[in-house]
Amino acid sequence: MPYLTQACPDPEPLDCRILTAALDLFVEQGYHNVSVHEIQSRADVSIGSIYKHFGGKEGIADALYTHILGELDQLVDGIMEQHAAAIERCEAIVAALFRHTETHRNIIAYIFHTKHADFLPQQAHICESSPFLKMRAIVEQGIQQGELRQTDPWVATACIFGGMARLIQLRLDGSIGTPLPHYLEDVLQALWNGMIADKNQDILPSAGAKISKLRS
Amino acid sequence: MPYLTQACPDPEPLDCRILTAALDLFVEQGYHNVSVHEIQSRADVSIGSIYKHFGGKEGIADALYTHILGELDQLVDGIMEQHAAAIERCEAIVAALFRHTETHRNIIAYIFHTKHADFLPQQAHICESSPFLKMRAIVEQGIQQGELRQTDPWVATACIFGGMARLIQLRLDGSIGTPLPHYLEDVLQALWNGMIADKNQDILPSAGAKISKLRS
DNA sequence: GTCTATATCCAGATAGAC
DNA sequence: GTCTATCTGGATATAGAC
Repeated sequence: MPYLTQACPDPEPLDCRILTAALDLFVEQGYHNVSVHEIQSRADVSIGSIYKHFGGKEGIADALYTHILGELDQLVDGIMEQHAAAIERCEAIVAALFRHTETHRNIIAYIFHTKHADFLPQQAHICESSPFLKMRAIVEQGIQQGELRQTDPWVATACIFGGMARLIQLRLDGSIGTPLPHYLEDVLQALWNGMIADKNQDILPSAGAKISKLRS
Repeated sequence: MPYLTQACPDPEPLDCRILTAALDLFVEQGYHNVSVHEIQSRADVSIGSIYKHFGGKEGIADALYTHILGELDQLVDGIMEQHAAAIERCEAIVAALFRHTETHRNIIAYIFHTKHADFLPQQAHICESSPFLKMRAIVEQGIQQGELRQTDPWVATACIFGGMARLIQLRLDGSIGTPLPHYLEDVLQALWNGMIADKNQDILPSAGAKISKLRS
């Protein structure tokens, strides 16, 4: 099986070259704008090998999808072993994905920034995949144990990881020039304490009155 | 110009039929999996008319994109006229988009659930479009006036609208069966007050102690 | 197992009649 | 301005030599 996050052995095996070349091309140009010939020439292998190993373009996309979801699953498992509290687990997940966005850009882009249903119709939707189910389970448990606010689990999960996902998208698009880990503290504070300005912050009196009225 | 959110006049003009048919097909199957012939037969017009009016498939996608962004822009403008405070404006936007997701499903899906860069490379990215710039401006102003927490505007905007966007995606995918407006209150509470359980809520003492430690 | 050359298909686009 | 029939390019996929 190919290694994407880890370094590939030397000499790099053929199927690993194919997968990394395809990953880069899919992310750069979009699945439908990439031909098998492009993958072939960038990976420096022949068409025959591609069809022999993966059965075609869709087979490559499928192998990539499965493999990356597996790695993400391992990541979440590792975090669940290291942390017990839901809050800590969520923080560790956000931190890890922010770091991954910088170090393994295309892997994150392929998972978070791609419409898989358009070319892998037989695959279950990503929200139903193992790592994402685990994230929701973490949140659900946090709610049950009183650690997180009593709320619909869908809403809670969307709110906790939605901001993160959005920032990752903006970073991948190039709209944000700063590496994401820089924003980690800000994001977590907004998550747990909300977006309304603290009373002890230096704010205009008029705005403060307005806000108090709104919160009541 | 075609009307997508409003009812089309009767008899429905030809270009309106083409656009609505294309919108439905693009959302259902993905842009690249739709042929001009499919659009043609669903809209019940000839190929010639399509090329005459829009110059091809990409022209249709482009017209849809521009038109829908324009409608979204009007929506945001209307909200900015009705509300002065940033918090109220954000709440109104979330509420409106939740409602639109139920009543104009495919329009929301085309804007929020589609990778436009894959087939409209010349278009600016959606985050740079007028309505989205206005949303960030609203947040930025709220921060400057002390209404919202002092934070990087990118982070603030992502956190405020990220949860909303995620829920819209889940609803469009069919993962969530309940109409989104039902979750509005929950989402807004998580947004402004954060996700940590209130102290006066009924929580386990052990969890409470753990959380206090985490917040310090 | 790997490569080259080739076949097949279908999408996007056009030309010209009405 | 609208339609029908046709063309062309390029993509996926295969067959067969090494």
